[in-house]
Amino acid sequence: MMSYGTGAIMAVPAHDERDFEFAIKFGLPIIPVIDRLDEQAQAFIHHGAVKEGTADALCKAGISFEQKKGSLLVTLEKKQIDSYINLVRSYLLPGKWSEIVGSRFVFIFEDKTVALDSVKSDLEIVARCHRLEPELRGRRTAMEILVSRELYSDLLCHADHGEMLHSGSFSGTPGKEATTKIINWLEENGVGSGMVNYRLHDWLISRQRYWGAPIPIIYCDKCGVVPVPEEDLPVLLPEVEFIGKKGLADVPGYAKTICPDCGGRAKRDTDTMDTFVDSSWYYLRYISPHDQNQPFVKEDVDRWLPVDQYVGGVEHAILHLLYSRFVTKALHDLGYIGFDEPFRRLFTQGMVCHNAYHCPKHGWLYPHEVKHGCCPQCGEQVEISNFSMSKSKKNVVAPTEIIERYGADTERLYTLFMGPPDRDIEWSEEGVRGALRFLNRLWNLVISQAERVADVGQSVDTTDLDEPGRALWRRYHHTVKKVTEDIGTRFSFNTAVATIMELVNELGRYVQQEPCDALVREVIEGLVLMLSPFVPFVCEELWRQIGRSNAVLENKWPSFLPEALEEETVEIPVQINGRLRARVRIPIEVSRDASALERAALDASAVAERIKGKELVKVIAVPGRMVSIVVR
RNA sequence: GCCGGGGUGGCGGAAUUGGCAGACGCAAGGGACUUAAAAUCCCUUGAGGUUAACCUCGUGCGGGUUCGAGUCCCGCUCCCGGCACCA
Repeated sequence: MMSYGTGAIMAVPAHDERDFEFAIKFGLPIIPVIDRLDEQAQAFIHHGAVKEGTADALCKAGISFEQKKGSLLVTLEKKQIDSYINLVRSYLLPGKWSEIVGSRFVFIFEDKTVALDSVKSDLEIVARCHRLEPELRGRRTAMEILVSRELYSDLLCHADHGEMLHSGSFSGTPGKEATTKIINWLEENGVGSGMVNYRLHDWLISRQRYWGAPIPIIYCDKCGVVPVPEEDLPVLLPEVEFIGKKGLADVPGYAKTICPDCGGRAKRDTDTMDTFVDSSWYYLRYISPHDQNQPFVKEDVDRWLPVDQYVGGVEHAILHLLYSRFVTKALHDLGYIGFDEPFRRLFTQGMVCHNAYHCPKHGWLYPHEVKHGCCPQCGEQVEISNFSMSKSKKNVVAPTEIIERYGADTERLYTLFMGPPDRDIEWSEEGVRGALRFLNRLWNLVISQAERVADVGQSVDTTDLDEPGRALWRRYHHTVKKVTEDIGTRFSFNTAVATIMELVNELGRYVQQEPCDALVREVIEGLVLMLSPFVPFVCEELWRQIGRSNAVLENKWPSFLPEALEEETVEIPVQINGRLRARVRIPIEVSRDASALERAALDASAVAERIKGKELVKVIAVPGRMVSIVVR
């Protein structure tokens, strides 16, 4: 707080969690000044505070409430609040009070209702409550009195941007207009002014290293700082022998030049630009890479950009994206491009990690260099730790070894199957053989069916299918749906592969019975198409083996039939007192209807036995999902 | 310190909106086939319980909300990453 802004302190205790806690701790009055967006209010009626018949009266008034141990928890729409207040006042017992919280904060006393709308009313509320309930004397504000009611905890403080409340002439201003309206008022009254506060540091783009674009600036003793004229751009890096970590200042003769203004002796800037500068706009250049006259062509970048999907590692997640957005927004404001965000969607992929070995004296070691946990040069114990693979840490596992032993498709499949792509993974070779086994199984299965499938022309007629056939048919369409979603919207390649594996397993069992040729053909074709992005070589070959002459790539992605996703019957779990006690298999239409589902569950013998002789307190039937029964 | 991500079997991981925890795979054990091995196929595999159908416990720890919590809320703990000169 002390280092932020101008020294004036802003505190919004009713609409900021931290400010709320602060105000409660120090007994400062809390007055709501912004409405909730849901416009909901709640009231808790203690059972000792009202006359009999309150609940019936609420029912009659169409106000919804729950019974809680004899007390009532009332949920109010905004328009019900006034009639509710009248109702409660007429039922209030002498010497008692009640209240409403949420969209409005109102304290209801026998003779008067007091809204919590000012510090003055806060004092009045507190005084009245202290008089009626002496044990509340320690509580200093109305909000502090309310805090003790747990049921209200979510409603006392909120950060929504609804209408302004209790704010003089601003009351009723919609949240969206509030900021500008208040700034205008401050400016009109000469007591303040609007300011945009960028929470960005300056970005120092110069680097004292060789790799980077040289900064096109010349320093002349007479003319000062002079930009390199446009026709001399770009300033290219000097071609030199490897110079390691040195910069352009270490390249003899590079800096020496003449001033473009006066023709006298001058020096070039020997810094290069941070490579972040390049990566902040490369996507613009990619659109027009051959244009020699300008960095990019506006109509082309406006047609192709922004980038639909950006995939990058976490190391790019903050800085690179920040700079890219900054550059894009600047170019947009200057009118060079028609969009102001560079990337539409971001996917942050995880990194592959592996053990790295470090000798305190000799630095990073390759795993094969380490002898019995010690450095081969000095014999010191090496430190083993886990890092993302990097050449400098010598912990990279080249895929070539695996590709040689198992093939490139096995390597691909395994890498995709290892885990979700947005998480870091620890490289291990343990599961590679599983991927190979799967591909072998797939291969053998498809080849064994190739003949059967080759000449089938007609498509699947579901009325011909036996029960296992229908099951496979349903699973096939379910698989197409799931794989399509997993790949297309979730980037969940590992679960897509798992689902395909399940289909292969079921197909393997199915062909051992009396298979329907058309179905086997449909499933195999779909399998090959769905797997082709994961294991392109294997699929291309299998595609030919089943008698298709064109390339897999030239074929459409398989589609699913919605009617195939519907099962005739469905198994519904039944919980009794929160524990899973039974499963009932019922027709899908029954499971769709809450009351039919409830009846089916209660009638099931396993359920009936368990609830026999007990009082049925509550039954919750979630259509299509499950039934939960509470008994006493 | 600040910001972000995470903690689920022996392991990698699944559970998409609060609704059957552990899909799929690895490893392990048992069996079939084989002269033998490899390969392949089948079975078992969260922990415990007088081990069959059943019951209890179980998603880092402690509380809470709920008929129901891996999933939501509050508090804690541990791990990983970023924090501006590697890109």
